[in-house]
Amino acid sequence: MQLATWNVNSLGVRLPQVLEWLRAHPVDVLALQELKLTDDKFPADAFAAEGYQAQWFGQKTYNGVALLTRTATSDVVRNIPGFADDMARVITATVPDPVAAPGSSDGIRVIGAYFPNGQAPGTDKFEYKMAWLDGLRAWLREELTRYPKLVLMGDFNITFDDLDVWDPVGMHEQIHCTEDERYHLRALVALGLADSFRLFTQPPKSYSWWDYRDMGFRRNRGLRIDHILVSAALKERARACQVDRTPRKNERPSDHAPVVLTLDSL
DNA sequence: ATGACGGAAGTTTTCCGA
Repeated sequence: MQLATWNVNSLGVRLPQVLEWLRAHPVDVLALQELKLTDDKFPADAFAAEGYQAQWFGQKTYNGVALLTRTATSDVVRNIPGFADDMARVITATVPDPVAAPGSSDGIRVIGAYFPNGQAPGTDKFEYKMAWLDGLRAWLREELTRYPKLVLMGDFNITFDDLDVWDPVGMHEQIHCTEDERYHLRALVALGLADSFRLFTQPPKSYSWWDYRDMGFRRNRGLRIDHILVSAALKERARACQVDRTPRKNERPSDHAPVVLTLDSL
């Protein structure tokens, strides 16, 4: 079983690349972020033609998230219960666990999230990011008791540590790299979630985002800010986690690359 | 270098992202 996350920076622009990628990588679940379109513009038919069902949560101009799945989902939730938010940032659904008994209600809870950017420490947007992270964690604490098999994936807009940063000195305490933000990632881990990427040996200087400017990708000046976190029950089933850099080489790429998790399905 | 690129809105420029 494979699950993936990809910030596409406008699904309207990137739809052909997403369809192409799905044909080459027929994952079971793909979480999309930054749709940048309203719900009425979501290309559900194009995904259905590729064999994917979809749940989506869009808005005009900014944000917007979706879950594409091979199987039907249940118990879909939009945004963070208990945290009032104008922005479409989170979509959650339960997918069947191929390992569980047929007809079992013991599914995998999948959360696709587009964390706030935060702009810079000291700004209102940074304060919003901190409040959003508080709200996310409070909800996740409960969600994990309901769903022991849980995946939290998306564009976190936070690096775990300096290994995730191409220029740790230059970016020290800059947005995505502050201790305040990293504290929140560690707090998610403390809830019982693991960074699946670091369960495995990875190529040095592995990133998931590169600035469009200044040939960021060609010079591998990037950040690892797209993550797939798994609960303990799924951690033991994790078999691989990789960044797929190839779509970043497309002619009009997203600035993010997909991250793919492979789970043992026995 | 409050820059560089790219997308959206919408109109020739601004906001935002990371």
